[in-house]
Amino acid sequence: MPKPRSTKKLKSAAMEEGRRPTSYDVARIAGVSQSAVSRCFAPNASIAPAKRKLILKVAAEIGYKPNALAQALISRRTNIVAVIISARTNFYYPEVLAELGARLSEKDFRVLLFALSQESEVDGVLDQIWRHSVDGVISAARLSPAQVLQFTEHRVPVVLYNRVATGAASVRCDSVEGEREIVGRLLAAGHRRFSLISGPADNYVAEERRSAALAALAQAGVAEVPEVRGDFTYESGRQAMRELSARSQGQDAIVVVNDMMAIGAMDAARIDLGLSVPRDLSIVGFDGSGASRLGAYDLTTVTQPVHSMAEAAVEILIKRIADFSAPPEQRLFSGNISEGTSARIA
Amino acid sequence: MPKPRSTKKLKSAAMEEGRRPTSYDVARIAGVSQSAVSRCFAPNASIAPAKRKLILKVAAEIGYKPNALAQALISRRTNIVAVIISARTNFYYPEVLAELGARLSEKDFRVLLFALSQESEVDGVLDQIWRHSVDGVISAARLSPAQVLQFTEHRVPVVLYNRVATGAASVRCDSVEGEREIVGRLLAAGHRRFSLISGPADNYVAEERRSAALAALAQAGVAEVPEVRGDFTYESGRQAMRELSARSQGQDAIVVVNDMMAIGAMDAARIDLGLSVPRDLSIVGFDGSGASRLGAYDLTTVTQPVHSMAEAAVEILIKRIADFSAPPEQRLFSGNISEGTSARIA
DNA sequence: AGCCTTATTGCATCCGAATGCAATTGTCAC
DNA sequence: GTGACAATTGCATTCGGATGCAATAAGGCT
Repeated sequence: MPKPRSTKKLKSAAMEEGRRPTSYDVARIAGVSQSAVSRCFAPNASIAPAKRKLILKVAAEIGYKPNALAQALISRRTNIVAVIISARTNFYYPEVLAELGARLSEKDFRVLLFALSQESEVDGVLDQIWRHSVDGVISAARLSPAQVLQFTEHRVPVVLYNRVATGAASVRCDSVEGEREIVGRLLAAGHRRFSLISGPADNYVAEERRSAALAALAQAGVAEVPEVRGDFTYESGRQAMRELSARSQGQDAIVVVNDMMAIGAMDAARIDLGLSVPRDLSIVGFDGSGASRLGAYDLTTVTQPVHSMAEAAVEILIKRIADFSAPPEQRLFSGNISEGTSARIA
Repeated sequence: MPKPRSTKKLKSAAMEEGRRPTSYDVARIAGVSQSAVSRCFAPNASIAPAKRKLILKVAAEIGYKPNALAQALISRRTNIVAVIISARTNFYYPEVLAELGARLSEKDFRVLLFALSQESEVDGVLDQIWRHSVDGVISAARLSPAQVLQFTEHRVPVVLYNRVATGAASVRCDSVEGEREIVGRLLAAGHRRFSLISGPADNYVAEERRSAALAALAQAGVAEVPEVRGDFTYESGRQAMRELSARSQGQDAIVVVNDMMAIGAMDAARIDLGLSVPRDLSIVGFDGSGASRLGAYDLTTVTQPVHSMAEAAVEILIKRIADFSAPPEQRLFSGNISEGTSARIA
């Protein structure tokens, strides 16, 4: 074995040119083959302990780090997961994103983020995702069955977050149960004159919550339910509340399909309409976002178990990355009612 | 030129195996060389229009998309920017992140996201960033001079967001000016008994705002300023306000170094202490985060021009990616005072 | 027709790490 | 000392696309 030559001089070989050192640089300096260097960084490779130590020492000295691109190209594993989030839809997405990111990096995966400002951007985003050969996709934005199928055909696992599609794994919070329960509690507390602030008609989650709430009310004999649609934003909730109040009097409970709009509705009730919440009017939301826990609102809402959901999403995804033949699980989580002070509930 | 053979049959060559089609697949089917295919996707390459059309047609048919990994490996350009965000520090980071992401994708760059939950994670994150050969870095987390230097040595441009470091470009909101101005307005409105809710001592932005506020007060002859440090969270602001009130009576203005804590302080004042804001007490924040605009708070604060700042950060970064010898600009933006109703200001 | 220019094209090589395979070295038992 | 076997090691190739260079084809002009 040729003696390792003086580090000092050779170090500059790569450095002078501003290039990052490669495994060849390490190999040359350590007097071994490139393969040996590569094997030092592989988990189960066969390499003599002494040589390994030497190589690692040289690598550390010249600051060698394996090039993830080259590794990915040959090994067909990027260790990157694409996360698609639709800002409009998922207004508490920062919390979801933070959880997903944390769980993924624990498992040694990186996040390639795609934040849609419009659903129409999804095509371009998927194109990019393809080009980057990600190992998996977590999407909190709507994907068409065809889009899901395309991933499946190419063995790229997809986990939907609060969405569904046949053939794709998903993690969701049970909107139906959540709405039924919170509406039930409002009914039990004696409310009878309900209004609904719902979301965009093309939004899956919003529609699910909407119909669950209406169904629960209908079952209790409450058929007339004035409704205004918002777009999940604070402003739209506030506006919706004003419209509702102009349209019909004497409401005593407002069911809102997400927290941001519920908070807007509370402000409309208190500030714009001079009502007292919850004395004159009970308002409930859905999500359990950070804003719902602010003291001035203290919203009564259905809190999604974001932590568990993100954990499950990542777990399912990773399981399928490791073994694509694992069945696409569809996991449903129950929301928890957070009893705030924005509603009188039983 | 050999006639292009029937598409149908050859298409399956790549497909059957579940592989994504490569430029070789396209080349074979179209009856041209791999180089020709590659040149179809390069902007200034020389290729006959007719051939180009044929190749693009075949590519579309079999769903060929260039492999970003291979492109990056050979061209030394990934079109990926690492975005480092420190969740603790930057509590309105979702807004910043959304802006950065939108601006970057407009320019055809992808975001590799690193959300730190602790500053100590920064080393591991930088390691990953190196391995992935990103084209540039935008960091809203603190980087040591050595870390910045390392990027500079390898010609990877870095833009700091609301941070500074010699040798690195940066985009910041002028805390000094902002605090001076908002404190000035409080003084002008007649406030004299100030308290301060500041941030972690090791946080650059927090300290800058803190000392700017104290300096402005000292200059006006207000020397005694009770102070409690928080950690940027709502809860810590609320707690800080309670402590301040227990410690000293008769305060009429609370200067808070960020919005989240200011909102917490408002809730403490109103809910926990039964004070009226702004009649009994003026409270001002800093950031102009979404929460500050909620009706129940309507915080008087210094709003950072997030949109312009993100735009500038991306612009500076891209300029330096294109030409690393461009000087690292340091751009300073003025905040705008948002006159809410949480403070009496002149 | 003959010569020169310019536009296309393909060949061969490169980027940087992983890995099957064969060669080499070392270890151990007999 | 020798054969058997295991542990190391290096060689050569692979992943998929970009690109310099030489070869070829096409077009223009006298």
